[in-house]
Amino acid sequence: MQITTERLTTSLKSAGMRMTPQRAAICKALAESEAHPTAAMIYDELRPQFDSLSLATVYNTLEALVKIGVVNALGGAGDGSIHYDADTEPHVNLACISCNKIIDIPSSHVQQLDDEITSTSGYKLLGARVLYYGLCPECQKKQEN
Amino acid sequence: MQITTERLTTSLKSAGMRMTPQRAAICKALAESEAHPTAAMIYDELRPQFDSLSLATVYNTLEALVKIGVVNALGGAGDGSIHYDADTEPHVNLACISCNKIIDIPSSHVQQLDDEITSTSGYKLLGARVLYYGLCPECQKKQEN
DNA sequence: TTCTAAATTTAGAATTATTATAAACAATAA
DNA sequence: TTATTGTTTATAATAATTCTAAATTTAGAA
Repeated sequence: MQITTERLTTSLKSAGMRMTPQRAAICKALAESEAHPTAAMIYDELRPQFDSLSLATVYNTLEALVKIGVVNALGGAGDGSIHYDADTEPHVNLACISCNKIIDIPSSHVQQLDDEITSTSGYKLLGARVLYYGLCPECQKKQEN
Repeated sequence: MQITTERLTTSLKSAGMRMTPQRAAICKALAESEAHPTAAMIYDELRPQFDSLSLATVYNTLEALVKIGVVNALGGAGDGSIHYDADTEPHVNLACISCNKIIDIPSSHVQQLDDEITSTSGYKLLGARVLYYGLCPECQKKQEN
């Protein structure tokens, strides 16, 4: 599914938050990224456009999006930092513990799993993550040398 | 599946590492815990027995177990810390973002998912985690007040 | 048992991601 | 305009984890 910037910005607005140039840019960067970026990655990407941007603003905006439920916070990619994912549909993340990239891979079973947990857990569910980790083909080759 | 202390200690030995009282105690604490403990939790549990135990030793031992592949490192439980799980069979973790407890729940689909990813990813897989997060029944009640 | 070399533990310092704080700034509404 | 509230910013504080170097322990040989 294609994630739109508008989905994120309208979510913030309907949660009673004002739209600012910084927040709009953070939503856009996140929605258009394939890289499951960290706060620092978004900050670095936007810094050229917003000379005075603060990391705190990036964290605050991401935290708000997570709280609303339109963004998932993904830990455990091998680096010590949180990656953000604007795709909240059930899907599988595949992380390389060497280069720390995270990609999505399609799965025909993950939706059934999601239905099962949703109906049986007894929790008020706020999000999920399915993460597999290992060495990507490129890093496997590098390691052989 | 029941996790045995021996599985962890023999793994360390066959990886060429020496067995020490500290390492044995860390393996035992992890194997016998239901709580998906953090390094700090293991440290606190063992401190009474090992007066001079260092957190660095706990981290080193856990890191070795993760590298060998007999323990999984689970991030993203809502606190900022890594939880460790000696059960490496595919299963679902359910985390409460309020009290930060992690429990296992049974699932009839997670094994199929695991087979699918293992055969299609192209990665050299080292571990996996399936995490759902939300509010446990107790914390839901507390939040209503 | 004693000796030796290598591995391990330890205490504390360093690092790093994230959160908190308070002052400056911007936007909204009366 | 003015008051009010929300937001951004720079910086300080916090906390989990890793690093470092010295002291200790281990396994095995003598």
